[in-house]
Formats: sequence, C-alpha cells, structure tokens
Amino acid sequence: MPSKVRKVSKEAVPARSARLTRGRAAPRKGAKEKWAERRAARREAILAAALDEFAERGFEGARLDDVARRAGIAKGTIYLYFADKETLFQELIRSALSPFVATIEAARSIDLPLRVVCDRLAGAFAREVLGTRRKDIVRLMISEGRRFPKIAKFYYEEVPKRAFAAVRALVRKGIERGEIVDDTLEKFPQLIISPALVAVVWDGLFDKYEPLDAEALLRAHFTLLFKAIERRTP
Amino acid sequence: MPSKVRKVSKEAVPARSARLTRGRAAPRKGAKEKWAERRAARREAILAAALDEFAERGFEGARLDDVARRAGIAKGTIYLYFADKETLFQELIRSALSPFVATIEAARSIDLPLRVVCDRLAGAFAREVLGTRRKDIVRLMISEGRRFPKIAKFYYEEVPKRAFAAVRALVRKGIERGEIVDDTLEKFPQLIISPALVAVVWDGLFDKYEPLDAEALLRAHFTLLFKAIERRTP
Amino acid sequence: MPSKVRKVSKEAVPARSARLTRGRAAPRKGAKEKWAERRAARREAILAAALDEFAERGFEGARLDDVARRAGIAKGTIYLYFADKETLFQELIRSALSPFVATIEAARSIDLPLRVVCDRLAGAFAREVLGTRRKDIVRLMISEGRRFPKIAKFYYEEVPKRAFAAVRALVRKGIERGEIVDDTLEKFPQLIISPALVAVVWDGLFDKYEPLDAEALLRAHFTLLFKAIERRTP
Amino acid sequence: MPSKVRKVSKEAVPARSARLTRGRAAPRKGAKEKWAERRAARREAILAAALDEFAERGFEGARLDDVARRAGIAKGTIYLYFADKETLFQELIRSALSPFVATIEAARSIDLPLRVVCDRLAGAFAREVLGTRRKDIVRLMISEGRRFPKIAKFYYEEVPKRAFAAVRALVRKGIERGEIVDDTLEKFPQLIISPALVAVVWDGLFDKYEPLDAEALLRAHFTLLFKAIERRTP
DNA sequence: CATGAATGAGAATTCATTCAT
DNA sequence: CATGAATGAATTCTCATTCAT
Repeated sequence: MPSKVRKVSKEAVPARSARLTRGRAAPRKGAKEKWAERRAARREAILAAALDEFAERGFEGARLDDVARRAGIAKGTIYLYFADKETLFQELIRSALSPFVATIEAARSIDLPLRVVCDRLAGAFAREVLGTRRKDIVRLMISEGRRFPKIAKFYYEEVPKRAFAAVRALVRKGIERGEIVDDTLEKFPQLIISPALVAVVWDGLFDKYEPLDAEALLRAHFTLLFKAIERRTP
Repeated sequence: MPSKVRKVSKEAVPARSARLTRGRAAPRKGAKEKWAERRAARREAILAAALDEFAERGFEGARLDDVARRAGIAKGTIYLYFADKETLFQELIRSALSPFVATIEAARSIDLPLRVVCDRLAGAFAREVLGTRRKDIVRLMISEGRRFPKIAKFYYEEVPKRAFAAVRALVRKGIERGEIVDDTLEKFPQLIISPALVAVVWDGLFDKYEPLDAEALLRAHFTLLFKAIERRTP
Repeated sequence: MPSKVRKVSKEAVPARSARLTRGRAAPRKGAKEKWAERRAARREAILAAALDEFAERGFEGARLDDVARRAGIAKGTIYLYFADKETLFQELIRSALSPFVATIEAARSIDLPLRVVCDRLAGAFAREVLGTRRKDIVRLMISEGRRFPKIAKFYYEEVPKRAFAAVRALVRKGIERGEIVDDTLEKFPQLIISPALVAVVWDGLFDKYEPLDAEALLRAHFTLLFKAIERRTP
Repeated sequence: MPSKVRKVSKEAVPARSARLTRGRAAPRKGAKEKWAERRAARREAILAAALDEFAERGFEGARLDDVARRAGIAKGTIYLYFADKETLFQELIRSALSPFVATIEAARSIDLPLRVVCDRLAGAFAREVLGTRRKDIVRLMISEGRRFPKIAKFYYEEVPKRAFAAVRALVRKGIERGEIVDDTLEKFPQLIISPALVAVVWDGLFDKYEPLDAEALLRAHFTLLFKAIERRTP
C-alpha cells in the first residue's frame, strides 16, 4: 500500500467540536466560526456519504465519485478535506468510534447490580449500534481491517481493549460484591459480547433470509450467562 | 511471496491418443484419468492461490495477475478454469463448504451426551476451521457476502441453516434424555456458536496485538453454557 | 501519423465563476459558452480522430488508444464524451448523417429540369462526399453495418429511404412535366445512385492501382441514363 | 501489420484439383491420393467455416476458435493448413476468386448479341454470386480490403481488371457489329456492373428493412442501358 | 475554497499462436 | 498429423488523483 507523495489534507475541525461550540454564548457568530461550522458540516456530509458507500461496496469497491455525488459536492472537494481515499476511510472509522467507546466505558461507573448493567448495555447496543449506521462501521472493520493494520490496531486499542477492561472491572466488582461467583469472564471477556458480533454479522448477511431479533438474542444470552455465574441461592 | 516455481508436469497425454490407447492392455493409469487429475490439480492450485489473495486483499482488491503468479500459471489460464473473477470467487466459497458442512451434520448422529458432543465440535472447529485456510473462507463470507447476495444465500442454506438444524436436534435430544433443562438454544442456536465467530474475527484482526486461545475460549464457553442449562443435581 | 501537438486551450472558465459573472457588464462571450465551445471542440476532435482510425482499421481493428493519441488527449478522456467504443462509433455515423441527408432532400424543392438537378447532385456528391471524409462514413457503414443492426436501421431510415423518396418525387415531377417518359427509376431509385456507390468503393480499394474520375463517371452515367429516359425529340 | 517469424504453412492441394482428380481412372485410390483428398477436404472445411465467421464478424472480429469449432476440428489444426489468421483470410479470398473470374471471362467468347450476353451475365451474377456465399466474399473485400493492400491489389487484378477488360472487348465487338453506338461503357465499364454492387451491399445491410429484387434491378438496369446505347432504328 | 475535466496507471478479459503429448 | 491446454501481448474500460479555472 504505497502512500504516494501528496498534499497532506489540512485537517478540518472535527464535527463534534463544532457541535459543542454551537452551544456557546456567541450571539452573532463570528465569520470565522461560521466558516468552521460550514467546513465541519461538509466534512460530516462526506463522512456520512462515505459510510454509505463503503458499507455497500467495501473499501476497494466504493468510488469517490459516488461519495461526492451522495454528499452533494464535487469530486475534487473531497481532497480538500481528506488526503486520499485511505485517509477518508480511516477517518471514518475513527470518527465513529469515540461515541461508541464512551458509552461502553460509562458503564464502568454505574453503581447497579452487574445483571442490570448488562441488560442496559444490551439495550444500548441494540439501539445505538445495531439500530444505526454504526453497525456498518463494525462490519467494515471486520471486513477491511486486515488490509489496514494501522487502523485495526487503533480500533483494537479503542474498542475491544477498552471495552474488555471495563468488562473486567465490572466482573471484579460483581465478584467482590458477591453477586457472581465465576471469574471466567475476566479471562474471556469476549464471551460477554460474542452474540453482539453474531447479531452484526447476521444482520448484514442473512437477515433477509431469516430475520433475527437481536435484542432478544442478547437478552437470552445474558439470562443463560447469569444462570451460570450468579451465586446460587439455595 | 509469489512462488515462481512452475510445475511442468509432463504426465499429460492428449485425449485422442488416450482413446486409441483404451483398447490396449490397460496401463497403470488411463491417460484420460491422468489428464483429469492434472486438470483437477491445476484447478485446486488456482483455488488455493485465489484463497490466499482474496483473503489478503478482499474480492475487489485481489488481482488475478497475482493469483496466477501464485498458482504458477499464466494469467489467461485462469480463464480456462473459471469464467471470470466473480465465478472464481464463488467457486472458492462453494468448494470449501461441502466438507465443512459434512462435519457439522455428522454431529447429529453421534450418540453421546450433549456436553461431550459440544466439546468435540469445539475441538473440530479449532482444528478444521481455525487451524486451516477454512477460517479465511468464513472471513471472506463475512466480508464480501453482502456484495454477493446469491452466494450469501447459498452459504446461508449450506452452513448456518444446516448447522442450526443440527444444533436444534441435538438440544432436543439432550432435553429428552434429561441431560439439559433449558430450551433457549433451540430458539437461539446462534448462542452456541457465537464465540467461534468471535474467534474467527479476532484471529483475523487482533491476534497480533493480543493472541487469543480459541480452543480455551470455546471450552470456557461450553463450561458456562452447560452450567446454565444442565439439570442441577442437588 | 499521430499528431502530438496538444491544444492547450486556456480559455475555459469554470461554470460557477461563470454564473457569478453573469450579472456583470456582459463580457465578450459568456464563460459558459466558451466552456460549451471547448467541450464541443473536443468532442469534434475525438470524432475526427475516431473517423480516421475506424476508416483505416475498421471497428474492431481501431484502438481507442490511437484515437486518443490522434485527438491529442488521454485515453480516459474519450470516456468523458462517449460511453464506450460502440457508442463512439455510432455517434460518429450519426453525426455525419444530418448534413448529408439535408443536401439530398434539398434537391426535392429545386425547380429546374431533372437533368440539371441530377448534374448538380453529381457535383454535390463528388464535392461533399467523395471530396471529404464523409466518404469514409459511407464506407464504414458498408463495412461494419452488418454488425450494428441498430445503426444500419437508423442509417437506412436516414439515408437511402429519404434519398429514394426524394428521387421518386423528382422522377414523378419529371414525368408530369413531360421531361422524361420512363418510370423505371421510380421503381428502382437505386439505379440513379449506383455509380456513386461504385465510386466510393473504388476510391477506397483500387484508386491507387487505377484512379477513377468519379465526377466524370457520374456525369457519363447521367448522360446515358437520360438518353434512355428522356422524351425523344424526333 | 508486422508479420512475425513463423512456420510457413505447407500449402495443401486446392479443393478443385482434388475434385478434378477424383474422376480419374484410379480404381483403388493410392494411399497418397486418399491423404491428399483428406487434406483438401479439411482445407475446404476450414475455408468454408472461415467464410462464415469472417462474413459475420469481419476479419478482426472473427475468432479462430469459432472457425475451428464450425469446421469440426481443433484450433491448432488450422495452423497445419494456414500460416496464420491473415493468411487464412487471404487464401479465402483467393480461393473464391478463380471460379468467379472464370465465369466472367467466359462471356468474352460467347458469340451472341451484347444484349443477350448481358442478360445472361445478370442471371449468372444473381445465381452464382448473390445466391451463394460468394457475395460475402465481395462484401468482405469491400469491408476489409483497405487493411490488406496486397489482397486488394490481387483482387483488383483478378476481378475488376479482368472483368472490365472483358466488358471492353464485348463493347468493342458490339460497336463493330453495329449493335450499339455508344462507347461510354468502354471508358467506364463500371457503369455496367454498378447495380450489381448496389445489390450486394443492399443485401447485406438493408434487405430486412426493404427487400430488393436484385435480378429485377439488374434487368431494369440493362433495359435502360441498352435504350441509351443501342442503335435507334427510326 | 470549490469545481469537474483531464489524466494515466492499472485491472479484467480476450484470443492468436505455440507446443507437449 | 491432430489436439487443445497454456501462454501473454494487447485491448477496453475504470477510477483515484491532479489542477486550471
């Protein structure tokens, strides 16, 4: 994947900052801010269009022409926001991760029984990932990750590593509180989210042949799981 | 990586001579058979090379030029065996399915406790899928399935559908025998294989950052699972 | 033969600027118009180059690479103007038809003796077809028409059908006026143009071995023809 | 058209000779003769198949694979009879010319009124050219001749030149005999055959849109022509 | 900043020709 | 002689990227 010599895109202000900025007490927005907002909005539009196209066609299959058309801009404009196709792809993955991870880590500090926390996470996952384009990001990661080791690494650091750290902390707390008696999940935190992965993959491939109620699947999963690990009241 | 060594098999005999030969005192192996063998071997070589390339680069990213080089043949030769790139891809998936599915269904007729059958399947999966190129097929299916609805459908019919039917049969038998008391797995057979999917995906993306002992994962999974569903002896 | 000189026309102005400009004190020529002109010029250049190549090598034999080189543009540029090779070919034929047909039909309304009209048509044909690249179009039609039934049909409707309708009208008028006494040409209008076809074919194939004075041929043809069909003054 | 270094095809005995040979008093044909016949037959089969394919698709468009299939032989076999595709094409034209030309020249020595001879030739042309695959040869010549100057030259020498020499001789004889009074046809012998060319072209391109009775066309042509050139009996 | 025409490297596919059997 | 698998040059078409306006 030889990265040819080329202009490095002048990174625009990320959308989130833009949104955060909006709230400020700035009655007649300065021209500069207006500009930044406009830039940010355009960036978002490109990313949204890119997600559609990448999700539909994969990295190689997607055409920047289509991304541009979908975003309602000219093809060349993309290059004012992203250095090249690969960068666009990576930014896409990146931009979609932060909020996702945030939700996961928030669970860490909730002070409720593990079982309840898990059910809430199941709901959150169904709502915020499976119910949105975010699931396409996960799928894209699965599909194209191998060809982008850098981004796979980044993703690893940002998603599973942090999520699993949170899971481990939760499990430890559950054991200390006497809620559960089994530490398997500390060793294999994957076991807690594996049906979620199945749900994402199934949704992309087989849903039209046999629909899957993802939330029910996750709930059934937790029911079984907790039957296995909860302290048995005699 | 491209193996330049070209097999110059000289054992081929043209069909017509073969036909003429047929009347004679049967040689060790009919020339026709040898010929067919050669053809089959070449087909296999192309499929193997294709698997490498597709797994590495995805469908769009793989170049038939590289497939040919890897198979030690000329570019044009591929077209003597497969109509086009897409067909090659589909045949690749297809060709890897039959043996896979067979293994899955064999479990149906094993007359042992469910727990034992599951452990065996875990081992078989680790050995025959994760330990071979077959895992790449699964990954390819996940990655590219969306763009090949026809093949996704085929895959659905051949793998999950049949596998889940087998799982359901096993579960029912387990219940009837009084081995287990829970029918969740009948409703969501996905729950039995979800860690296997995680293992495949993890292996492709994150293994270099954090190796995963897939077999241990599967075993832990089954341990928990059976804790949850087995009849509890008081 | 490839003319490497590349027209680096710098007169183009992007559409948006043009739009902004529109309100101003109208410049010599709207940028938009200039732009359209440039596009049209390029299209013409491609068609001209294509005619050269197709005429020289036939449809299959012509390489778009050469067409591009001859037009002084890049290979890919052709595809900005024509969907594919076949479309380019068809547009080529089409584009050359309108003026040709116009000339033919104009004869219909000329109010002169048939003999005079015919002589004029002979001259026009020699000048406007045989003397230009238009003869190559006719030859291409003859050569490749069979493989492009759609375009053959179109050509039939636009050229021979209309031309023959005009001829029939002229002949009828000639009979009514008492100029001629024979209606064979109404039944076989082909007889009026057949030497023209010979001239086109001869020019393409045998002219270097034995030059043919096409106009003289046509005039001789009409001389004989009118000897046969004119009212004989005793 | 670079002719690469390659084996020169060992020219087989032409079909006609073969056929002529058959009549001989050779009771048990010698093995050699049998062989030659076989070779000749195969050569003919290839040429026939080639005519079909070339006529249908043009020189570049025709595939030797199809020629072989149509001839019922293997692709490689063609190369045992013809050096390459171009040679095959040229031989095809050549092989079809001799009988054609022969017919034309025979007319020279017929001792009948010119008018009668012409009518006979019209019939012969309709029957032996338009009614057979020979018309495809003419069409091929028109279509591809430009790209094969050598064969165009050959064709010129063999067909129009000889045919026109014959026509001129006939005309001269007609004048000497007092049958006709006009020597235009001596100068432009093309005028005698031009409707025939129209018939060939029309047949290939427009016949399905508007059928043309070629023989009637030719007869009408001669009727007009002779009205123009015959001595007028007052 | 934005545009979109132009570029040209690159990929899939075809097919004339060769050659081992 | 005949075969047909194999070859690889050649060709069409695509699309990421550049750049003049």
